[in-house]
Amino acid sequence: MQSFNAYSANCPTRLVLDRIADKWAVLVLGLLSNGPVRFNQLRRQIDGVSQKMLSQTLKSLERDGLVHRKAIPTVPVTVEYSITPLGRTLVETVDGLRIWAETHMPEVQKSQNRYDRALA
Amino acid sequence: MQSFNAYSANCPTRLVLDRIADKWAVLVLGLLSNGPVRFNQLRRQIDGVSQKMLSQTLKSLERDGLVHRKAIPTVPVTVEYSITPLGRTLVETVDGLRIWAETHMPEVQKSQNRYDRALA
DNA sequence: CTGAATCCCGAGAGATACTG
DNA sequence: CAGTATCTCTCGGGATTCAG
Repeated sequence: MQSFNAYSANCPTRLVLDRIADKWAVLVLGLLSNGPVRFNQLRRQIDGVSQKMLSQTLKSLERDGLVHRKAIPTVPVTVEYSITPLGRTLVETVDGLRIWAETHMPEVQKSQNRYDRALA
Repeated sequence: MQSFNAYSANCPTRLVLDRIADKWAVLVLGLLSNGPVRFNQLRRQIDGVSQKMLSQTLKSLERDGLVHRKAIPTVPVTVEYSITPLGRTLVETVDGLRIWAETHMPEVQKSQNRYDRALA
């Protein structure tokens, strides 16, 4: 558990946490894990995302090697995004958190209710 | 993979992600997993945390049932924080991310370097 | 010692308009 | 269709001060 004993901007665990802390990034990876999708398709499927945020998110995911960008030279140009093998391993890992969430969230909410009632 | 197909503030996975997105929360849980610690001990061990953030973090962790708060009526009062069994299961889950990070971060960085060089 | 309350500030998100 | 550019503004974090 050494990684937790000190905060460091270079801590690899921290970097991954920051990555999946990004709401849009996780949603994009999840959608792409079902197959390639084009930009505006993603935009429509992810409710509430702005062009700017989607663009930023995709760019950084591509930079990290988690997503592949393929521009098809049609007129007008179409761009297809797909998940990489590396990205897929991350999705699988995040799935562990999903399991935890589904298993333990009821308990967390019970605790929250207890806590809130104790205040009132 | 249903949970990823739409953004919802009530998505349990999202709630957990938001929780561990909190830098201080993860560090606190990591430290407490080694045994109970008092407030100012935590403050000293976590470099760069402010009183405000530590206080907020501990309060919300207690609310979620991840951390237990025990006030000892000395003068002045001392407060001892410890991790709960529930909190321990979360730490173990986050450990999966640590493994991923240590395994795949070199690959991510290689991708980033490639990407950045391609621009220059 | 363990917090709560207040003020202050900058990073980051949204909206809008424009381009290849 | 797939972005970029700019502008604004909010919200969350830091510093400081006060309290039990």
